[in-house]
Amino acid sequence: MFSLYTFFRMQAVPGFRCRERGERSSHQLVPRMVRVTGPGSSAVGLQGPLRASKPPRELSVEEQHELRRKINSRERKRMQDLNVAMDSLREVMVPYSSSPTSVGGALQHPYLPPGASPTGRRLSKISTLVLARNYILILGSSLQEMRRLLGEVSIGMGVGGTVPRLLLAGGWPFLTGPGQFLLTPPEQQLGVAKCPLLPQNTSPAQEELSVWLSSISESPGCQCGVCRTPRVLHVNPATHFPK
DNA sequence: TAGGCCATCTGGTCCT
DNA sequence: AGGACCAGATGGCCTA
Repeated sequence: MFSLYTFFRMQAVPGFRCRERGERSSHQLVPRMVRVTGPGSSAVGLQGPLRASKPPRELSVEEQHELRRKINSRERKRMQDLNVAMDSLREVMVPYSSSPTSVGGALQHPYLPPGASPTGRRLSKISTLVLARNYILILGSSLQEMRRLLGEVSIGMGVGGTVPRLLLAGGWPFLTGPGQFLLTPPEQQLGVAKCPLLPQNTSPAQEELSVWLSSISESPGCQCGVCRTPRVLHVNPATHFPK
């Protein structure tokens, strides 16, 4: 049953999909009427030409349509840009999600959330984001493990030993596949980074190394191979999500 | 056919 | 005022 109130709660809704996805002709902007149901739709009221409450300025129907077109176009552009960014993220992530391992008899991709299997289909947005997060966490863990091993190696080599700076020269570890990483890209020869922050003519002991590592972690400006090593801090990474 | 994923429209809010 | 961002709503496409 329609009361006058529900009648004026009629609103224009989208959903004109009579053409290819993403393609709409201008006539599709003509709103159609549908009933607003329930309190969940409180965010929406009268839209389009029927909107009656507090118009900031009197607009003709044509002006309102034009304004709507502009706003819709901006929003479409925004979402398309977001999708472009998502695609570029997929390009990075997909290679690392394509080597499943057998977990309990079932194939599981190491960086994918359980249940998400890249079977040739495009990664969904949510899978891409979860995959990226896991990937980043794994990279962070790898980096911390590298630093720990580095400390042990420097101790093992003694005070007069050579500091394995080469191990530090690559910045991020290069992953050649899930669970495998190189310290530098294969085509790049290792070399001691020319870094003003790098200790010169010394063979630091572990404490010195630790101090040095922490100092380079906090030095913002230098772009040398060492200092490009990003700080990875994920002490009990917070898993709360706003909203 | 149900459910997942997605694109789009839309109004509200915040920021510049 | 206008733009960016967000969330709700809707309908289309695809797959199990």
